[in-house]
Amino acid sequence: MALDFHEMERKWQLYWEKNNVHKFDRKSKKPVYSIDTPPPTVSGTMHMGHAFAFTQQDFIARYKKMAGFEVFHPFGFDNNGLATALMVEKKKGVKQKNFGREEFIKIVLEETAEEEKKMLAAFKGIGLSVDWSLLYRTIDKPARKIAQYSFLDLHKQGRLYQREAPTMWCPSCATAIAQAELQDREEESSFCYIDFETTDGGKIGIATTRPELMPACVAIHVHPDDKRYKKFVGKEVKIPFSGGRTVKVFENRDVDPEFGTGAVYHCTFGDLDDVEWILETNLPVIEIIDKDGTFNEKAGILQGLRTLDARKKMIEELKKSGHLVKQEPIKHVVNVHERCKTPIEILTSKQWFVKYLDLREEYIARAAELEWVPEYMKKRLDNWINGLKWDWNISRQRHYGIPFPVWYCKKCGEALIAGEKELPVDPIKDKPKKKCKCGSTEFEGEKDTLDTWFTSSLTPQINCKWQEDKAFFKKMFPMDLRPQGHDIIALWAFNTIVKALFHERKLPWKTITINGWALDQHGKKMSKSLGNVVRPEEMLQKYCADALRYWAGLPVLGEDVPFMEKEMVSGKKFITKIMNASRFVEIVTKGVKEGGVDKKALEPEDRAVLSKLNRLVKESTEAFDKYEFSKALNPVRNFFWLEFADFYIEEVKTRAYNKKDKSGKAAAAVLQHVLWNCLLMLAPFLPHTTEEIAQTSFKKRLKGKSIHLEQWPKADEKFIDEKAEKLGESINAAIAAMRKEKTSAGKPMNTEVKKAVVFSGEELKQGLATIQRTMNVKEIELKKGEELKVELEF
RNA sequence: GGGCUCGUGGUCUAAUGGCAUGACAAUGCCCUUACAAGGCAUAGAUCGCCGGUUCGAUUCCGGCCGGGCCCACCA
Repeated sequence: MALDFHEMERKWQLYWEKNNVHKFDRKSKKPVYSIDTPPPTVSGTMHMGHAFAFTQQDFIARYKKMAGFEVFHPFGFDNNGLATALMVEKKKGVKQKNFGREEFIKIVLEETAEEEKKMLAAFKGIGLSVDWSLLYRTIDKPARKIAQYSFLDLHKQGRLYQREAPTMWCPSCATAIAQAELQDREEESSFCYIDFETTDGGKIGIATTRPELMPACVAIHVHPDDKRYKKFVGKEVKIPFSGGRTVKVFENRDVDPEFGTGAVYHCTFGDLDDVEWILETNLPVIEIIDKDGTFNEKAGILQGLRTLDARKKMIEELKKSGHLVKQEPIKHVVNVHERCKTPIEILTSKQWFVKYLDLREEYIARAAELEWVPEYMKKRLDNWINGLKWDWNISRQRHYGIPFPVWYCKKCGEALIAGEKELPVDPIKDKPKKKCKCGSTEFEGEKDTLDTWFTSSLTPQINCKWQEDKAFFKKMFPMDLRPQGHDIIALWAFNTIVKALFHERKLPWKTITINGWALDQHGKKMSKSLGNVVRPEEMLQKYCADALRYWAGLPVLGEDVPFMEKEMVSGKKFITKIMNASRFVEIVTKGVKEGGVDKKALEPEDRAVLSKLNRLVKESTEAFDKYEFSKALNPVRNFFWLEFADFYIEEVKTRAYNKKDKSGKAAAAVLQHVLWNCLLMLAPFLPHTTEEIAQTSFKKRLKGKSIHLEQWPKADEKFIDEKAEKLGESINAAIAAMRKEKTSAGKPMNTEVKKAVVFSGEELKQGLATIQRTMNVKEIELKKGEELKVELEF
């Protein structure tokens, strides 16, 4: 049947929205099931991973709805962050430093709105059961208010502090970043061996990949057990190109005597170790890099350059002066900023921090109370928490973002925090309502903005209208489910848990499901640089949304899955099969009164299929309750295709064509019953296809406006009958054997068989009539046989 | 380097202490009154490698190899 799947799917998407099928009813008496969905970053298009993860979360949402819950399934956009601003900078070819704050924000907001529209259409296109009226954005007023309120509350609890401290800094984005925003990148670099002279005429050699930090060198470290350097300990070493400074040689157990020369030159700040060493040794800090990434006046001959040029220049100068002994190529890992891939620097600046390292053990203990699906993902969080070294730096030196609700007194410098009633506040535009402690009324607003994770860690609070609607919050918090990817356990899951514990002393949800990634067909990560990105829109265009959803329903939750186009083909074929089988059922049952199955009129094939169906319902329900949706989809698919379509339908065709007698009516009733229940169980996976069939063939059965408002089927134990299934198996086996015979004889399946002899066990006697009908056999005989065998006479 | 995870016909996958599912691809036959976007059939796997427990291991245990993700990294 030629059917335009795209048109069909669009039709139902619009229908659901128009008829409020997925609308959350706050007043409903049903128990609530709420989902804290991941707000995708507005910085590009919907990618395969999105389609994969959101579809998986949608299976759960749709199932819960059918299982009797009032489902709260919102959708949000994360558009307050650096990623969004960088996307706009790139798209428009601009940089924030060339604009005033307000102007820049305006540009970003305009562009974001445009991108959002595209993304929204894409997400709607995969048929999510989202209540779109709940759409939120992390830059909108409610989110701003909640983020700032969170700041106030943390401040009240003494969880915030401001400190001038060495911080990981992105010289390209010109902002501080957090530990979680780091990424590794392996780089080819040059390992420089440099000889220093001691003040008493000796020579000590060091090796470094960062010679440009020479002017910031504050010490030399050697291992205390290293005999080669024992004599240098405590001596003064002359540092070239640093205005004749000398530094001391220290003993330090962190030094690896095997690496390089075994002597390390220590600069402020080359890497994270340097920061620790500075704190231990109480050495001076010499900062030679400015916030915009250029070397300053303390860098002497390197002033005005940026890191890479400075490195080149320093190497040249060291060569000329004879300090450079040799250079060798080296591969090493550098920390880069995940957003722009620029190697980070460590600079001292004034930043706001959330104090949270002290409660690491509590986080681990509380997080263990959550239901983790799959369970093993919890370890990733533990791992992360145990490795935490820094408090959470929440200051970003960016124009675009949620502002800190903070002013500083121009006279005494004291920070003044906004009052609850003033929120949301923009301290640049708005004036504080209070005086400073010192009596001054002159203030300057905080120019920094909050880290985007400071806000996105509050999605449960945003969804539950924290501080906005107290009754609603009480009803909804904590939420039931957080579905998210394993890549952001350390970021999103962790920060959300921390925030909920700080603010509410409660976990933010009951369950957390972790979905895997969509990889390319060879199991590699999809990335632009590898050129292996498959766009979901393309696949939707080529196949259809339900086919894509079918693919997302196959794997086990949490596993990474290679994207295979053939799964799309397979899904589409399945959909076609369902449509065709449904059409058959509709045709043969036309005019038959809908109703219960008459148990007395059942034939062996009916009893077998009903038994299997009811077992399947049980199995599928149990799987869904454990979030094992693939174990709900696969068995239904196999039952539908391999049992129902391949055998049952064929077995009852002749009965069903004759609707007048009891047996024919029973067949029609069973056909309808089995198909309808399969549709219900497939509805979470293939919402469009099942809706189409429900609306065309089962209109009378629909209690509400959509199949998605129907009750999930309940298994009826009365029908589960092992004996009936066994007989059914034997019947099917005999039919399969006859098909094989017909095939090898080159005959069509409907060819009349004059006589058939079946060698099998006694019990098959009750199934002979079914076999006869199905295979068009005139005369049939059962002979005793150990192994099943058939002989046909045409 | 540490943690977690995966490793089953050509490809992807299911289950399981005792005959290893199914899909896709391949091959052959069939226009059969739901379906050629289909049906039927055929062939194809020493279940990554090595060792242990066991009457018996693909399954449990240990080691190794390989893929993936996260974390830490040597200046």
